[in-house]
Amino acid sequence: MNVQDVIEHGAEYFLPNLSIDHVIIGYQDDTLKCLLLKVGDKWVLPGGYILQEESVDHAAERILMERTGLKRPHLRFLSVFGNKDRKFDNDFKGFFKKRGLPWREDYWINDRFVTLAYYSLVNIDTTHPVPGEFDDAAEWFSMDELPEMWLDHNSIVDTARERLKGDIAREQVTYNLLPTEFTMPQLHQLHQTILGSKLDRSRFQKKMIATGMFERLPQVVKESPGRNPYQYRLKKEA
Amino acid sequence: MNVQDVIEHGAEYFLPNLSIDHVIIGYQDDTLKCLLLKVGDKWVLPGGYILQEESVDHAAERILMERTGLKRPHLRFLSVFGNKDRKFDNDFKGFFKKRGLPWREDYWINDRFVTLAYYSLVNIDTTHPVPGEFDDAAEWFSMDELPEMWLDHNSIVDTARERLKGDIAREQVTYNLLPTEFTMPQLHQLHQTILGSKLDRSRFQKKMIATGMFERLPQVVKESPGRNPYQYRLKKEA
DNA sequence: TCAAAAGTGTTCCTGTTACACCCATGT
DNA sequence: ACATGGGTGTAACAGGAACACTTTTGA
Repeated sequence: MNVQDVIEHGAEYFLPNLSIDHVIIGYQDDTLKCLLLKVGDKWVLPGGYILQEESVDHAAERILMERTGLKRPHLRFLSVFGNKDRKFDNDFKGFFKKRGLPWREDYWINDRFVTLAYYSLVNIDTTHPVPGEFDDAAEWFSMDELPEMWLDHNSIVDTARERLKGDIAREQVTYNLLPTEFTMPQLHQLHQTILGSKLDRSRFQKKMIATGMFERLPQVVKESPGRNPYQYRLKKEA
Repeated sequence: MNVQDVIEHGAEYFLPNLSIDHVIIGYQDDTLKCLLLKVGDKWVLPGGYILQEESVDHAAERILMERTGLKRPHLRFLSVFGNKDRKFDNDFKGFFKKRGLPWREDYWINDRFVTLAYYSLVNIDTTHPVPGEFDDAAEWFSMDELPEMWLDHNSIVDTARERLKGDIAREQVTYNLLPTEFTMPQLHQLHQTILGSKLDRSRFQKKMIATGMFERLPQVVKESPGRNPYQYRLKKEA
Protein backbone atom coordinates (compact mmCIF):
# COMPACT_ATOMS: atom_id res chain seq x y z
CA MET A 1 0.00 0.00 0.00
CA ASN A 2 1.67 3.24 -1.10
CA VAL A 3 1.29 6.68 0.46
CA GLN A 4 -1.53 7.76 -1.82
CA ASP A 5 -3.52 4.60 -1.03
CA VAL A 6 -3.12 5.07 2.71
CA ILE A 7 -4.34 8.63 2.50
CA GLU A 8 -7.30 7.90 0.30
CA HIS A 9 -8.42 4.46 1.44
CA GLY A 10 -6.87 4.05 4.87
CA ALA A 11 -9.99 5.33 6.57
CA GLU A 12 -11.86 2.35 5.14
CA TYR A 13 -9.49 -0.18 6.68
CA PHE A 14 -8.19 1.34 9.89
CA LEU A 15 -9.73 2.45 13.15
CA PRO A 16 -9.80 6.25 13.10
CA ASN A 17 -8.11 8.47 15.68
CA LEU A 18 -6.10 5.61 17.13
CA SER A 19 -2.51 4.67 16.42
CA ILE A 20 0.27 2.48 17.72
CA ASP A 21 3.87 3.58 18.26
CA HIS A 22 6.87 1.47 19.08
CA VAL A 23 9.95 2.42 21.02
CA ILE A 24 12.28 -0.27 19.71
CA ILE A 25 15.26 -0.41 21.99
CA GLY A 26 18.64 -1.89 21.16
CA TYR A 27 22.10 -1.82 22.71
CA GLN A 28 25.31 -1.04 20.92
CA ASP A 29 28.67 0.46 21.90
CA ASP A 30 27.61 0.64 25.57
CA THR A 31 24.67 2.81 24.55
CA LEU A 32 20.93 2.34 24.51
CA LYS A 33 19.57 3.13 21.09
CA CYS A 34 16.16 3.26 19.55
CA LEU A 35 15.03 2.90 15.99
CA LEU A 36 13.63 6.03 14.36
CA LEU A 37 12.29 6.72 10.91
CA LYS A 38 12.77 9.89 8.94
CA VAL A 39 9.56 11.32 7.57
CA GLY A 40 9.96 14.68 5.91
CA ASP A 41 12.47 16.74 7.87
CA LYS A 42 11.93 15.20 11.25
CA TRP A 43 11.93 11.76 12.80
CA VAL A 44 9.14 9.56 14.10
CA LEU A 45 8.76 6.35 16.03
CA PRO A 46 7.90 3.29 13.99
CA GLY A 47 4.14 3.02 14.17
CA GLY A 48 0.95 2.31 12.37
CA TYR A 49 -2.77 1.92 12.57
CA ILE A 50 -5.12 -0.80 13.74
CA LEU A 51 -7.15 -2.67 11.15
CA GLN A 52 -10.87 -2.64 11.75
CA GLU A 53 -11.01 -6.43 12.10
CA GLU A 54 -7.78 -6.81 14.01
CA SER A 55 -7.10 -6.90 17.74
CA VAL A 56 -4.90 -4.21 19.23
CA ASP A 57 -2.36 -6.84 20.30
CA HIS A 58 -2.19 -8.24 16.82
CA ALA A 59 -1.75 -4.79 15.32
CA ALA A 60 1.12 -4.05 17.69
CA GLU A 61 2.92 -7.24 16.70
CA ARG A 62 2.17 -6.84 13.01
CA ILE A 63 3.48 -3.29 12.90
CA LEU A 64 6.63 -4.24 14.76
CA MET A 65 7.20 -7.14 12.41
CA GLU A 66 6.65 -5.00 9.33
CA ARG A 67 9.42 -2.63 10.39
CA THR A 68 11.89 -5.11 11.84
CA GLY A 69 11.00 -8.61 10.67
CA LEU A 70 11.01 -9.77 14.31
CA LYS A 71 8.50 -12.47 15.09
CA ARG A 72 8.70 -13.04 18.84
CA PRO A 73 10.02 -9.83 20.31
CA HIS A 74 9.94 -8.78 23.92
CA LEU A 75 6.97 -6.46 23.52
CA ARG A 76 5.39 -4.51 26.33
CA PHE A 77 2.70 -1.89 26.61
CA LEU A 78 4.10 1.46 27.66
CA SER A 79 1.42 4.10 27.95
CA VAL A 80 -1.40 5.98 26.30
CA PHE A 81 -0.62 9.38 24.85
CA GLY A 82 -3.82 11.28 24.33
CA ASN A 83 -3.40 15.05 24.56
CA LYS A 84 -6.35 16.92 23.20
CA ASP A 85 -4.39 18.66 20.45
CA ARG A 86 -2.41 15.64 19.36
CA LYS A 87 -2.56 16.26 15.60
CA PHE A 88 0.08 15.73 12.96
CA ASP A 89 -1.34 18.06 10.33
CA ASN A 90 1.59 20.48 10.33
CA ASP A 91 4.13 17.70 10.17
CA PHE A 92 2.27 15.95 7.39
CA LYS A 93 1.98 19.21 5.49
CA GLY A 94 5.77 19.53 5.34
CA PHE A 95 6.14 15.88 4.41
CA PHE A 96 3.69 16.10 1.52
CA LYS A 97 5.29 19.27 0.21
CA LYS A 98 8.72 17.66 0.26
CA ARG A 99 7.39 14.65 -1.65
CA GLY A 100 5.63 16.86 -4.14
CA LEU A 101 2.28 15.33 -3.26
CA PRO A 102 -1.00 17.21 -2.88
CA TRP A 103 -2.03 17.91 0.69
CA ARG A 104 -5.50 18.40 2.02
CA GLU A 105 -6.66 19.50 5.42
CA ASP A 106 -9.31 16.80 5.61
CA TYR A 107 -7.05 13.78 5.14
CA TRP A 108 -7.93 11.34 7.90
CA ILE A 109 -4.33 11.17 9.06
CA ASN A 110 -4.55 14.87 9.97
CA ASP A 111 -7.17 14.15 12.63
CA ARG A 112 -6.48 14.12 16.32
CA PHE A 113 -4.87 10.81 17.30
CA VAL A 114 -4.65 8.89 20.55
CA THR A 115 -1.66 6.59 20.44
CA LEU A 116 -0.90 3.36 22.25
CA ALA A 117 2.84 3.26 22.87
CA TYR A 118 4.77 0.02 23.28
CA TYR A 119 8.39 -0.66 23.90
CA SER A 120 10.40 -3.65 22.79
CA LEU A 121 13.88 -4.91 23.47
CA VAL A 122 15.78 -6.22 20.50
CA ASN A 123 19.21 -7.35 19.45
CA ILE A 124 20.44 -4.57 17.22
CA ASP A 125 22.66 -6.86 15.14
CA THR A 126 19.89 -9.23 14.11
CA THR A 127 17.25 -6.56 13.57
CA HIS A 128 16.98 -5.36 10.03
CA PRO A 129 14.87 -2.21 9.80
CA VAL A 130 12.51 -1.98 6.85
CA PRO A 131 11.47 1.61 6.10
CA GLY A 132 7.83 2.01 5.11
CA GLU A 133 6.24 4.01 2.34
CA PHE A 134 6.30 7.19 4.39
CA ASP A 135 9.87 6.80 5.56
CA ASP A 136 12.92 8.36 3.95
CA ALA A 137 15.35 6.60 6.26
CA ALA A 138 15.64 4.29 9.26
CA GLU A 139 18.36 4.83 11.81
CA TRP A 140 19.38 3.89 15.34
CA PHE A 141 19.73 6.88 17.65
CA SER A 142 21.19 7.06 21.11
CA MET A 143 18.26 7.44 23.49
CA ASP A 144 20.18 10.23 25.17
CA GLU A 145 20.69 12.27 22.02
CA LEU A 146 17.49 12.27 20.05
CA PRO A 147 16.93 14.24 16.86
CA GLU A 148 13.98 16.56 16.44
CA MET A 149 10.87 14.41 16.30
CA TRP A 150 7.22 14.79 15.45
CA LEU A 151 5.04 16.17 18.20
CA ASP A 152 5.37 14.25 21.46
CA HIS A 153 7.50 11.37 20.15
CA ASN A 154 10.50 12.66 22.07
CA SER A 155 8.67 12.30 25.33
CA ILE A 156 7.42 8.84 24.41
CA VAL A 157 11.04 7.75 24.11
CA ASP A 158 11.87 9.36 27.44
CA THR A 159 8.97 7.56 29.07
CA ALA A 160 10.22 4.25 27.71
CA ARG A 161 13.69 4.85 29.04
CA GLU A 162 12.38 5.57 32.51
CA ARG A 163 10.09 2.58 32.38
CA LEU A 164 12.92 0.27 31.43
CA LYS A 165 14.83 1.33 34.53
CA GLY A 166 12.00 0.21 36.74
CA ASP A 167 11.28 -2.98 34.83
CA ILE A 168 14.73 -4.54 34.98
CA ALA A 169 14.64 -4.39 38.76
CA ARG A 170 11.66 -6.74 38.74
CA GLU A 171 12.26 -9.05 35.83
CA GLN A 172 15.19 -10.35 33.89
CA VAL A 173 14.55 -9.30 30.33
CA THR A 174 17.66 -7.44 29.42
CA TYR A 175 19.29 -10.40 27.74
CA ASN A 176 17.02 -9.58 24.80
CA LEU A 177 19.34 -6.69 24.10
CA LEU A 178 22.40 -8.94 23.79
CA PRO A 179 23.35 -11.75 21.43
CA THR A 180 22.05 -15.17 22.48
CA GLU A 181 25.47 -15.89 23.95
CA PHE A 182 26.86 -13.26 26.24
CA THR A 183 29.20 -12.82 29.17
CA MET A 184 28.41 -11.59 32.66
CA PRO A 185 30.63 -8.52 32.23
CA GLN A 186 28.55 -7.60 29.19
CA LEU A 187 25.30 -8.04 31.08
CA HIS A 188 26.77 -6.09 33.97
CA GLN A 189 27.73 -3.18 31.77
CA LEU A 190 24.29 -3.22 30.15
CA HIS A 191 22.54 -2.92 33.48
CA GLN A 192 24.79 -0.07 34.50
CA THR A 193 24.00 1.71 31.26
CA ILE A 194 20.26 1.28 31.73
CA LEU A 195 20.31 2.40 35.34
CA GLY A 196 22.89 5.11 34.78
CA SER A 197 24.73 4.07 37.93
CA LYS A 198 27.40 1.68 39.14
CA LEU A 199 26.50 -1.82 40.27
CA ASP A 200 28.76 -4.01 42.38
CA ARG A 201 30.28 -6.40 39.88
CA SER A 202 30.62 -9.30 42.28
CA ARG A 203 27.15 -9.15 43.65
CA PHE A 204 25.59 -8.61 40.24
CA GLN A 205 27.19 -11.75 38.92
CA LYS A 206 26.09 -13.91 41.82
CA LYS A 207 22.57 -12.52 41.67
CA MET A 208 22.26 -13.27 37.97
CA ILE A 209 23.58 -16.79 38.33
CA ALA A 210 21.35 -17.36 41.35
CA THR A 211 18.25 -16.71 39.24
CA GLY A 212 18.96 -20.01 37.55
CA MET A 213 17.82 -18.55 34.26
CA PHE A 214 21.15 -18.88 32.53
CA GLU A 215 23.32 -21.82 31.69
CA ARG A 216 27.07 -21.51 31.55
CA LEU A 217 28.73 -22.63 28.37
CA PRO A 218 32.04 -24.44 28.78
CA GLN A 219 33.56 -22.43 26.00
CA VAL A 220 35.59 -19.37 26.79
CA VAL A 221 36.52 -16.63 24.35
CA LYS A 222 39.94 -15.11 24.12
CA GLU A 223 40.29 -11.37 24.12
CA SER A 224 42.90 -8.96 25.28
CA PRO A 225 44.45 -8.33 28.74
CA GLY A 226 42.73 -10.21 31.53
CA ARG A 227 41.10 -13.49 32.26
CA ASN A 228 38.61 -14.97 29.81
CA PRO A 229 34.97 -14.82 30.87
CA TYR A 230 32.48 -17.64 30.49
CA GLN A 231 29.64 -17.27 28.09
CA TYR A 232 26.03 -17.74 29.15
CA ARG A 233 22.77 -18.20 27.42
CA LEU A 234 19.12 -18.39 28.45
CA LYS A 235 18.09 -21.83 29.67
CA LYS A 236 15.48 -23.46 27.51
CA GLU A 237 12.24 -23.83 29.38
CA ALA A 238 11.20 -27.40 30.16
CA MET B 1 -27.70 14.58 27.20
CA ASN B 2 -30.32 11.82 27.08
CA VAL B 3 -30.02 8.42 25.44
CA GLN B 4 -31.52 9.54 22.13
CA ASP B 5 -29.09 12.48 21.92
CA VAL B 6 -26.09 10.28 22.58
CA ILE B 7 -27.12 7.86 19.87
CA GLU B 8 -27.88 10.47 17.27
CA HIS B 9 -25.33 13.17 17.97
CA GLY B 10 -22.63 11.46 20.05
CA ALA B 11 -20.59 10.73 16.94
CA GLU B 12 -20.27 14.48 16.41
CA TYR B 13 -18.78 15.06 19.85
CA PHE B 14 -16.87 11.93 20.77
CA LEU B 15 -13.87 10.09 19.38
CA PRO B 16 -15.21 6.99 17.60
CA ASN B 17 -14.25 3.42 18.47
CA LEU B 18 -12.60 4.43 21.72
CA SER B 19 -14.05 4.29 25.21
CA ILE B 20 -13.01 4.54 28.82
CA ASP B 21 -14.05 2.15 31.58
CA HIS B 22 -13.54 2.48 35.29
CA VAL B 23 -13.14 -0.24 37.85
CA ILE B 24 -14.08 1.74 40.94
CA ILE B 25 -12.97 -0.21 43.95
CA GLY B 26 -14.25 0.21 47.47
CA TYR B 27 -14.02 -1.77 50.69
CA GLN B 28 -16.89 -2.70 52.95
CA ASP B 29 -17.61 -5.57 55.35
CA ASP B 30 -14.12 -7.01 54.85
CA THR B 31 -14.84 -7.29 51.14
CA LEU B 32 -13.52 -5.57 48.05
CA LYS B 33 -16.37 -4.21 46.04
CA CYS B 34 -16.70 -2.45 42.74
CA LEU B 35 -19.35 -0.15 41.42
CA LEU B 36 -21.43 -1.50 38.56
CA LEU B 37 -24.30 -0.05 36.58
CA LYS B 38 -27.30 -1.96 35.31
CA VAL B 39 -27.98 -1.41 31.64
CA GLY B 40 -30.74 -3.57 30.27
CA ASP B 41 -30.53 -7.01 31.84
CA LYS B 42 -26.83 -7.08 32.52
CA TRP B 43 -24.28 -4.93 34.27
CA VAL B 44 -21.48 -2.73 32.99
CA LEU B 45 -18.53 -0.84 34.34
CA PRO B 46 -19.00 2.91 34.68
CA GLY B 47 -17.56 4.34 31.51
CA GLY B 48 -17.89 6.83 28.75
CA TYR B 49 -16.41 8.37 25.66
CA ILE B 50 -13.69 10.89 24.98
CA LEU B 51 -14.69 14.30 23.66
CA GLN B 52 -13.00 15.30 20.45
CA GLU B 53 -11.31 18.30 22.06
CA GLU B 54 -10.52 16.63 25.35
CA SER B 55 -7.40 14.81 26.52
CA VAL B 56 -7.70 11.16 27.47
CA ASP B 57 -6.65 11.96 31.03
CA HIS B 58 -9.29 14.61 31.32
CA ALA B 59 -11.95 12.30 29.97
CA ALA B 60 -11.02 9.63 32.49
CA GLU B 61 -11.35 12.06 35.38
CA ARG B 62 -14.50 13.66 34.03
CA ILE B 63 -16.26 10.33 33.58
CA LEU B 64 -15.29 9.18 37.04
CA MET B 65 -16.52 12.42 38.53
CA GLU B 66 -19.82 12.24 36.64
CA ARG B 67 -20.59 8.86 38.18
CA THR B 68 -19.21 9.40 41.68
CA GLY B 69 -18.74 13.12 42.29
CA LEU B 70 -15.13 12.42 43.32
CA LYS B 71 -12.70 15.16 42.41
CA ARG B 72 -9.27 13.86 43.38
CA PRO B 73 -9.50 10.08 43.32
CA HIS B 74 -6.66 7.63 43.27
CA LEU B 75 -6.87 6.94 39.54
CA ARG B 76 -4.59 4.62 37.66
CA PHE B 77 -4.40 3.29 34.14
CA LEU B 78 -5.09 -0.42 34.03
CA SER B 79 -4.91 -1.79 30.53
CA VAL B 80 -6.12 -1.62 26.97
CA PHE B 81 -8.84 -4.04 25.93
CA GLY B 82 -8.94 -4.26 22.17
CA ASN B 83 -10.18 -7.61 20.90
CA LYS B 84 -11.10 -7.53 17.27
CA ASP B 85 -14.76 -8.40 17.82
CA ARG B 86 -15.29 -6.10 20.78
CA LYS B 87 -18.78 -4.88 19.84
CA PHE B 88 -21.75 -4.18 22.05
CA ASP B 89 -24.43 -4.45 19.38
CA ASN B 90 -26.19 -7.46 20.88
CA ASP B 91 -26.17 -5.98 24.36
CA PHE B 92 -27.44 -2.64 23.11
CA LYS B 93 -30.16 -4.38 21.11
CA GLY B 94 -31.59 -5.88 24.30
CA PHE B 95 -31.27 -2.60 26.13
CA PHE B 96 -33.14 -0.63 23.47
CA LYS B 97 -35.88 -3.22 23.28
CA LYS B 98 -36.37 -3.10 27.03
CA ARG B 99 -36.60 0.68 26.95
CA GLY B 100 -38.99 0.61 24.04
CA LEU B 101 -36.62 2.62 21.89
CA PRO B 102 -35.90 2.04 18.22
CA TRP B 103 -32.67 0.21 17.49
CA ARG B 104 -30.56 0.43 14.37
CA GLU B 105 -27.56 -1.59 13.32
CA ASP B 106 -25.64 1.50 12.24
CA TYR B 107 -25.74 3.37 15.53
CA TRP B 108 -22.17 4.49 16.24
CA ILE B 109 -22.23 2.84 19.65
CA ASN B 110 -22.64 -0.52 17.92
CA ASP B 111 -19.22 -0.22 16.32
CA ARG B 112 -16.17 -2.08 17.46
CA PHE B 113 -14.66 -0.34 20.49
CA VAL B 114 -11.20 -0.31 22.00
CA THR B 115 -11.43 0.61 25.65
CA LEU B 116 -8.96 2.17 28.02
CA ALA B 117 -9.56 0.68 31.45
CA TYR B 118 -8.66 2.50 34.67
CA TYR B 119 -9.02 1.51 38.25
CA SER B 120 -9.58 3.78 41.21
CA LEU B 121 -9.64 3.30 44.96
CA VAL B 122 -12.41 5.08 46.82
CA ASN B 123 -14.02 5.27 50.21
CA ILE B 124 -17.35 3.56 49.75
CA ASP B 125 -19.08 5.61 52.45
CA THR B 126 -18.29 8.98 50.94
CA THR B 127 -18.87 7.96 47.33
CA HIS B 128 -22.33 8.64 46.04
CA PRO B 129 -22.97 6.89 42.72
CA VAL B 130 -24.91 8.84 40.13
CA PRO B 131 -26.49 6.57 37.49
CA GLY B 132 -26.35 7.95 33.95
CA GLU B 133 -29.00 8.10 31.26
CA PHE B 134 -28.33 4.54 30.18
CA ASP B 135 -28.28 3.11 33.66
CA ASP B 136 -31.22 1.49 35.43
CA ALA B 137 -29.33 1.08 38.69
CA ALA B 138 -25.97 1.52 40.40
CA GLU B 139 -24.77 -1.03 42.91
CA TRP B 140 -21.65 -2.18 44.72
CA PHE B 141 -20.76 -5.81 44.00
CA SER B 142 -18.24 -8.02 45.70
CA MET B 143 -15.34 -8.37 43.27
CA ASP B 144 -15.45 -12.10 43.93
CA GLU B 145 -19.10 -12.54 43.03
CA LEU B 146 -19.82 -10.53 39.94
CA PRO B 147 -23.13 -10.53 38.12
CA GLU B 148 -23.37 -11.24 34.43
CA MET B 149 -21.76 -8.32 32.63
CA TRP B 150 -21.49 -7.00 29.11
CA LEU B 151 -18.85 -8.60 26.95
CA ASP B 152 -15.42 -8.58 28.57
CA HIS B 153 -16.26 -6.37 31.54
CA ASN B 154 -15.96 -9.33 33.88
CA SER B 155 -12.38 -9.87 32.88
CA ILE B 156 -11.59 -6.17 33.19
CA VAL B 157 -12.62 -6.39 36.84
CA ASP B 158 -10.50 -9.50 37.32
CA THR B 159 -7.53 -7.75 35.77
CA ALA B 160 -7.97 -4.86 38.18
CA ARG B 161 -8.10 -7.17 41.16
CA GLU B 162 -4.87 -8.85 40.14
CA ARG B 163 -3.22 -5.54 39.45
CA LEU B 164 -4.15 -4.23 42.86
CA LYS B 165 -2.39 -7.18 44.48
CA GLY B 166 0.84 -6.24 42.81
CA ASP B 167 0.52 -2.52 43.35
CA ILE B 168 0.09 -2.55 47.11
CA ALA B 169 3.40 -4.33 47.50
CA ARG B 170 5.15 -1.37 45.94
CA GLU B 171 3.21 1.64 47.10
CA GLN B 172 1.03 2.54 50.02
CA VAL B 173 -2.26 3.56 48.49
CA THR B 174 -4.70 1.33 50.26
CA TYR B 175 -5.66 3.96 52.81
CA ASN B 176 -7.80 5.43 50.03
CA LEU B 177 -10.18 2.57 50.69
CA LEU B 178 -10.62 3.47 54.36
CA PRO B 179 -12.00 6.52 56.16
CA THR B 180 -9.45 9.30 56.73
CA GLU B 181 -8.97 7.99 60.26
CA PHE B 182 -8.35 4.30 60.61
CA THR B 183 -6.67 1.77 62.85
CA MET B 184 -3.78 -0.53 62.05
CA PRO B 185 -5.95 -3.64 62.55
CA GLN B 186 -8.31 -2.25 59.90
CA LEU B 187 -5.46 -1.61 57.49
CA HIS B 188 -4.06 -5.05 58.27
CA GLN B 189 -7.35 -6.76 57.48
CA LEU B 190 -7.68 -4.76 54.27
CA HIS B 191 -4.29 -5.91 53.05
CA GLN B 192 -5.14 -9.52 53.87
CA THR B 193 -8.35 -9.19 51.93
CA ILE B 194 -6.60 -7.74 48.90
CA LEU B 195 -3.85 -10.33 48.91
CA GLY B 196 -6.12 -13.20 49.85
CA SER B 197 -3.60 -14.46 52.36
CA LYS B 198 -2.54 -14.00 55.97
CA LEU B 199 -0.01 -11.35 56.91
CA ASP B 200 1.90 -11.36 60.17
CA ARG B 201 0.10 -8.76 62.24
CA SER B 202 3.16 -7.70 64.18
CA ARG B 203 5.41 -7.19 61.22
CA PHE B 204 2.72 -5.48 59.20
CA GLN B 205 2.14 -2.90 61.89
CA LYS B 206 5.81 -2.10 62.30
CA LYS B 207 6.32 -1.89 58.56
CA MET B 208 3.44 0.54 58.12
CA ILE B 209 4.57 2.76 60.97
CA ALA B 210 8.15 2.64 59.66
CA THR B 211 7.05 4.16 56.36
CA GLY B 212 6.51 7.38 58.27
CA MET B 213 3.48 8.12 56.13
CA PHE B 214 1.02 8.00 58.97
CA GLU B 215 0.63 10.00 62.14
CA ARG B 216 -0.79 8.50 65.26
CA LEU B 217 -3.73 10.29 66.81
CA PRO B 218 -3.75 10.43 70.60
CA GLN B 219 -7.40 9.48 70.67
CA VAL B 220 -8.42 5.92 71.19
CA VAL B 221 -11.80 4.43 70.42
CA LYS B 222 -13.69 2.09 72.69
CA GLU B 223 -15.13 -1.04 71.23
CA SER B 224 -15.84 -4.51 72.50
CA PRO B 225 -13.54 -7.18 73.99
CA GLY B 226 -9.86 -6.33 73.70
CA ARG B 227 -7.52 -3.42 73.91
CA ASN B 228 -8.34 -0.18 72.13
CA PRO B 229 -6.30 0.54 69.03
CA TYR B 230 -4.83 3.91 68.10
CA GLN B 231 -6.17 5.73 65.12
CA TYR B 232 -3.92 6.91 62.31
CA ARG B 233 -4.24 9.23 59.41
CA LEU B 234 -2.11 10.19 56.43
CA LYS B 235 0.52 12.80 57.26
CA LYS B 236 0.04 16.01 55.39
CA GLU B 237 2.87 16.58 52.96
CA ALA B 238 5.18 19.47 53.80
C1' DT C 1 -9.80 -13.74 86.21
C1' DC C 2 -10.04 -15.08 81.75
C1' DA C 3 -10.37 -14.58 76.85
C1' DA C 4 -9.67 -11.51 73.17
C1' DA C 5 -7.53 -7.80 70.82
C1' DA C 6 -3.67 -4.62 70.28
C1' DG C 7 0.99 -3.24 70.90
C1' DT C 8 5.95 -4.49 71.39
C1' DG C 9 10.05 -7.51 71.51
C1' DT C 10 13.17 -11.57 70.29
C1' DT C 11 15.19 -14.78 67.39
C1' DC C 12 16.32 -16.67 63.13
C1' DC C 13 17.26 -16.32 58.50
C1' DT C 14 17.90 -14.44 53.97
C1' DG C 15 19.59 -11.10 50.87
C1' DT C 16 22.24 -6.76 50.24
C1' DT C 17 26.46 -4.11 50.61
C1' DA C 18 31.18 -3.40 50.28
C1' DC C 19 34.98 -5.16 49.93
C1' DA C 20 39.11 -8.61 49.80
C1' DC C 21 41.09 -12.26 47.63
C1' DC C 22 42.27 -15.56 44.11
C1' DC C 23 42.69 -16.91 39.00
C1' DA C 24 43.90 -16.25 34.07
C1' DT C 25 45.80 -13.73 30.28
C1' DG C 26 48.44 -10.09 27.34
C1' DT C 27 52.28 -7.01 27.39
C1' DA D 1 56.55 -9.67 36.71
C1' DC D 2 52.86 -6.99 36.51
C1' DA D 3 48.80 -4.70 35.22
C1' DT D 4 44.21 -5.86 33.82
C1' DG D 5 40.08 -8.03 33.99
C1' DG D 6 37.13 -12.06 35.55
C1' DG D 7 35.50 -15.27 39.22
C1' DT D 8 34.70 -16.37 44.11
C1' DG D 9 34.55 -15.58 49.19
C1' DT D 10 33.65 -13.09 53.54
C1' DA D 11 32.15 -9.95 57.28
C1' DA D 12 28.73 -6.41 58.49
C1' DC D 13 24.30 -5.00 58.08
C1' DA D 14 19.19 -4.35 56.97
C1' DG D 15 14.93 -6.27 56.42
C1' DG D 16 11.67 -10.21 56.36
C1' DA D 17 9.45 -14.20 58.77
C1' DA D 18 7.74 -16.58 62.73
C1' DC D 19 6.49 -16.42 67.19
C1' DA D 20 6.56 -15.07 72.20
C1' DC D 21 5.44 -11.68 75.48
C1' DT D 22 3.02 -7.79 77.54
C1' DT D 23 -0.82 -4.55 78.01
C1' DT D 24 -5.59 -3.25 77.87
C1' DT D 25 -10.30 -4.05 77.72
C1' DG D 26 -15.21 -6.57 78.10
C1' DA D 27 -17.62 -10.25 80.07
